Amino acid sequence: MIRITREADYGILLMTGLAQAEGQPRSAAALAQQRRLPLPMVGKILKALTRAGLLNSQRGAQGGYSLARPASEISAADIIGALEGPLAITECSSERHDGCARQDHCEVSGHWPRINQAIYSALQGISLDDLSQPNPPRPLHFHPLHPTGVHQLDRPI
Amino acid sequence: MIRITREADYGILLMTGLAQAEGQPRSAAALAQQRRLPLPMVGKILKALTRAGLLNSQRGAQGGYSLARPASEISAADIIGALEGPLAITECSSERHDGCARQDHCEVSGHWPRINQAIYSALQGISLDDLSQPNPPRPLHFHPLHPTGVHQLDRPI
DNA sequence: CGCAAATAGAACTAATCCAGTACTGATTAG
DNA sequence: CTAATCAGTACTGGATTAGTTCTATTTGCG
Repeated sequence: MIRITREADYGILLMTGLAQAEGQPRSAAALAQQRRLPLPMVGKILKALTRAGLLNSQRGAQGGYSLARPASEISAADIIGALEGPLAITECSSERHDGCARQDHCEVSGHWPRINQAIYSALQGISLDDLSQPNPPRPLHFHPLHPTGVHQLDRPI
Repeated sequence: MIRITREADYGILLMTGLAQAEGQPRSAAALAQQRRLPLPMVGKILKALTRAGLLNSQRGAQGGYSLARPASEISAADIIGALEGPLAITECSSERHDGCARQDHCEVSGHWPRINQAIYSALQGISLDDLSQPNPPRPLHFHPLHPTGVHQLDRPI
């Protein structure tokens, strides 16, 4: 499967929590409790989101976090990118390509960027607002409709 | 970043190699040498792709692997899915949801499938044929144009 | 027939990476 | 001034990945 870290997973949860709070700052502790997530982890993630400019933080008593801009202007790509670094799928496509020993033989140089681009666009098209709708029409267990007889494992990797 | 394993990375390399061979079977050793990849790894990956139905294999002397269907009918999603299991981003979205302890609080249930769907569609739209074109217009170092002052790390995660 | 070339499959290991924790410091409301 | 809250860094146990090794099986060819 394509994998993102749990940080990004939690990050989306926390962001939707903040989206529902509409402007009012909420403390890390409150969010952790609401989402039943481990507090230290939540703190860490919120800090990262703040550093990335997606959240405003207010220190001190009565402080907390709030969205830096409207939920409709924050995309899934923003959140995931903030927590996992720039969106890029392989080393080869994200690092300076100069060092790639296989450069001459792999001829790939061109297509990972294309795949990244496709995924990035897909994630950009999903706003935090969308994600905050409590119950979208849900195809709950999404199974790729492998059009070709690809063997379907029944567990994730 | 969104991450796929090196297996999938190599898998795409090998598939493009086979796409160029147009029907003629090629041995694991030949492909490994062409792409400068470790042979045992190549063997492992080709076996997996065969099991998934994307390749045909011919044992014995003069044997090798060949595409099971035309390159235009194999998508990036097929290849990645074959090597990494069904496309799914988080445990939560790929496992039986019954066991999810946070089910009641997270309200996420709906949106990972949506994100998965978006990514899956993106990958489905890219065929092996596309990937085999030697030099597509390449935005080589794809940098998300973080529209908002998102901090841009200069290394992948 | 029998050898050599090839794939099939499973088991194993070392290294890397992630999730989560702990601790110390800085800021601010009351 | 003190308690609440965010900021930042360092550390650890466990999981996952990358890659190897070994054995079995199949098949073309002399």
